[in-house]
Order: sequence, then C-alpha cells, then structure tokens
Amino acid sequence: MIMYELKCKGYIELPKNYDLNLVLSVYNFGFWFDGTNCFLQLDNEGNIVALIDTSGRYVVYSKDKSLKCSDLVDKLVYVLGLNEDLSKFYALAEKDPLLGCFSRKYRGWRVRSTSLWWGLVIGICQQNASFRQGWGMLYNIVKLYGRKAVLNVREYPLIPTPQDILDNPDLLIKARTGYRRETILRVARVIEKIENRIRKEKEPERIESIIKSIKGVGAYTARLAMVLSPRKYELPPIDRWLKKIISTTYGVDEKNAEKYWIYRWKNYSGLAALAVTIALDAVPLRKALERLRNGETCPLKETQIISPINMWKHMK
DNA sequence: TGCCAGGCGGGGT
DNA sequence: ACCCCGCATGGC
Repeated sequence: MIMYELKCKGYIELPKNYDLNLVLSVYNFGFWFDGTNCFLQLDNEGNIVALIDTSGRYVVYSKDKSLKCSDLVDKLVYVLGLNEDLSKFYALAEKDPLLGCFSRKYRGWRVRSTSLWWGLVIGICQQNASFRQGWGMLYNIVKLYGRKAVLNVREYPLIPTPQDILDNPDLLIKARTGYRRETILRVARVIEKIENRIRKEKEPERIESIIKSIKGVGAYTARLAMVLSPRKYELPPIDRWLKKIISTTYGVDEKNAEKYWIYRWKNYSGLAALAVTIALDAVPLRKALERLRNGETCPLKETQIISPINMWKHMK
C-alpha cells in the first residue's frame, strides 16, 4: 500500500478541441474511471498518481514531498496530451474513408499515455488474440498482482511493477496470458536498460529496433508501445486486422499496406492505426469488414458490446 | 467439436 | 525475401 505525503490541487485549462471525458474513457478500466472521476498513474511505481474529474479538477499525489507541484502537474499534462496539437492529424482524417466520421465527432480524443513497461505489456497481450481476450488478460494482471494506492479512503489498483511480476511470475498463468508469459517476463527483466538506451534516441526506427531486441517483441508490439508511452506516432503498429482493412478500404495489396498507410498518414501513422480500432469498436475482422461495407465507421453507442470507448463500463 | 484470432520467432526455401 | 508452422487461451 502506497501512502502519499504531498497533494497538489488545481484545475486544468482545457484546450480547444480537447474532450477530457473521451480521453479518460477510451481504453480504460472501471476501477480507474467511473464516468466522472479518473485515477491516473503518472510513474512506473505508483509513487506519483492523480485523480481528475471530467471537468478538469485534479489532485496530484506524491509519496515524496520534496517534489515540486509544477513538475508533478507537468507529468499530468503529458499523460493527458494537453499540449499536443493534432490539428494536422484531424485535417488528414477529415477526408479519409476510415476516420472521416471519427475526425468529425471525436476530434477531442488524445492518447492517454502510460509507461513504456505497461505499453509493452498491453501490446504483448494483444498478440494473436482478440481485443476482448487481450484486455481481459490486462485486467487480470492488474487485479491479481494487487498493488494498491490509497487516496483519501479509497483504494485504487496500481499497475504491477516489473519486479512485482518477477517476484511472482506464476500469477501470469492465472491471468490467462498463456505463452505470452515468457515475453512479459523478458520485458520485466530488461525494461530499465531499454529505457536508458532509448532516452538518448530520437529516431523512431532506432527506438523501434532497441525495443525489438527483446525476444517476443516484434514491430507491432514495439510500435504500439511507442504510441502509448512516448507519444511517437511515426511508425504504425499494423497487424493482420488493420492490414486487411487497409487493403480492402484503399484497394492496395496487403504487402504494400504499411507503405501506403505511412504515405497517407505521414507522421501520424501510429496514431491513425490506434484511432481506427476506436472508430470500429475493435470488432473482430469479419465484422469490421462488414461494417466498412455498410459505411459504419463511427463508434457505436450501444453498450452491449465491449469496445475501446465503453470497456470501462464492463471491466470494473 | 475443431477451428482460428490485432504476433512472433524459428526453420525452411 | 519470402512461406509456414506452432504456440496458450477463449470464443464460436
């Protein structure tokens, strides 16, 4: 249990074209977001966390009381992407057959960024599994390892640290991660070194290749983690699902899908890839292709199916 | 029941 | 550069 010494309170000035409710909702769990209040972990260990509501009122908590409030708030601003100008991305999306609707109705969306460690675990859990299965694994991992933050009288689950997982690797089996377990353990062992090597790198290709040096982490996982953690969008995480969607939508051969995607989305290729999963509710490939045929490229409002936008309602 | 998924690496050509 | 297979698990 982590207790906190320092509290910094304030009110976020919300930028134009920024939808905080959307940012907090997408790809979140019910134990972190309830529709109004959101718990955010701002570091690897959970020593710095925040509560924020959809109006922008926040409290940042730190275990170390010698830290400065302004630095803590900077972390919050970064995680929420408050300084990120995506007007170019949404301009490209406007006339796109996949993301046209998304750009009109959801242009307030930003990535809610996480640690590189957790970004990689997210990617690994998506490998060769459906959206629902992958996020089920992640839910199990957070719940089973049981790291917690105590704020006021409430407890919030924290992401297990790499050490937590190395201390009790068998919980990964219980979390139903299957053969992905070995890859998660390899990441846990080297993540600190990887982070240090990446720190001095700027080029996305270099960063990707450093991350890919971990066995079991390929282009898809490395690139997804680059989108989710350091907000680097140049390289798209393209899996079988998106590859097929690209080739049917734009009429390009599957083996040219990535090249075409980058030509189309420039330095926002990674962001666009993630946005498509939101726009199509991450439905399995068959259904996604059917929806494209019917021109249904906006997220659905119905709450029956679990989707990136409403999974917080289902996974509490 | 027996497939087959938002990957990946190893082993073949 | 390709192609092909197996891999835990869950859903259909």
